[in-house]
Amino acid sequence: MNIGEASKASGISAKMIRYYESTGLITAASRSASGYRHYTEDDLNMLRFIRRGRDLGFSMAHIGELLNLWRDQQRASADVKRIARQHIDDLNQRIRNLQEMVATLSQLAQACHGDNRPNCPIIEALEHS
Amino acid sequence: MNIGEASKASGISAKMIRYYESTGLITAASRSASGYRHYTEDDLNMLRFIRRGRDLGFSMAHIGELLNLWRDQQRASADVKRIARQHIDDLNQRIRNLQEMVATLSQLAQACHGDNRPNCPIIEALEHS
DNA sequence: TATTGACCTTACCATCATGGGAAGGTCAAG
DNA sequence: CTTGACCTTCCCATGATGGTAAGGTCAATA
Repeated sequence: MNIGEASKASGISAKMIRYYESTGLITAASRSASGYRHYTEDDLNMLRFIRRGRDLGFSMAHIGELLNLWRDQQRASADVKRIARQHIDDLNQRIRNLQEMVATLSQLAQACHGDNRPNCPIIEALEHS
Repeated sequence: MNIGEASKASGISAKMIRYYESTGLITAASRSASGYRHYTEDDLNMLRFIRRGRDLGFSMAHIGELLNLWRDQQRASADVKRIARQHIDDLNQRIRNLQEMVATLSQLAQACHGDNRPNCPIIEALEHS
C-alpha cells in the first residue's frame, strides 16, 4: 500500500512516517518504479507499534530502544521493564511539577476577586513572591 | 547593571533576556556608548515577573498578556483571573493525560516479570492493544 | 486520448523556549 | 600593555510536528 493508506491505517501522518525514515527510526520503505513508498502489513505493524508508544508518551529515543527489543527474540524482559519504569518516573516527576503549579495558581485565583477593580493577588505574586 | 548581573539577579539567562527583547516581550534595554545593554531596578523587577510566570508554567504569550495587565493600573482583576483559570484548566488537562499514561504503564510494568526471558506484556501491548 | 483530481515526491520554513558556539569588541585590573 | 572576564551579533540545534510549494504519477472519466 502507498504512504497515504499506511498513514490512515496506522494513525501516523505521512509527514511523520517520512520523518521517522529520515532519522533512521524505521528502515527505508521499498519503492515502486516511480519512487512511491510501499508498505507491507509488517511495516504497518511497526508503525502501529510506534504510535502506541507515542500515545504512552515515550520519546523517540525510547521508542527506538523498544523497537530494537521488539525485534530481538532473545530480549530480556528486564530491559523492557527498565525503560518503562524510567519513563514512569519521568512522567510522575512532570506530574508533580504541574500539580505544584496548579496548587499555587488555584490558591491565588481563589483569592482574586475577579471583578473590575485592579487589585489582584495573582499579579502581586508575580511581582514579588 | 550589565546583562550578566541582570541575568544572575533575575534567574533568566542572558541569552533569554536578549531573546525576550528580540520578540518584543520586553522593551529594548538602554545601551551604553559601546553598545552594552543596561538594566535598572525596574527592568529587573520585570525580568523577575517573567521568571515567576515561567515557573508557574505560563506560555510566553500568556506572560505577555500578564505583563500588559501588570503595567495597566486600570486593569480588571477579572482579566487576570481569566488567564490564570484558563492556564489551570490547561495544566489539569495535561496532568490527566500524563496520569492516564502512568496508569497504563504501571499496570503493564507490574505484570512484566523483568527477568532474562523475552516474554513481556509491555511489548505485547505495543504490538496490539 | 486527453484531462482532471487525488495522490505522491523532495525541499524548505515555522513552531516554542532554550542552549551552544564562533568571531570580534569592551572594560577593568594588574 | 596585556590579560581575562565580560559583552555584542549571527548562525545552528533541539523534538516532534505541521505547512506549503513545485513538480511527478496514476487511475478514472469525458
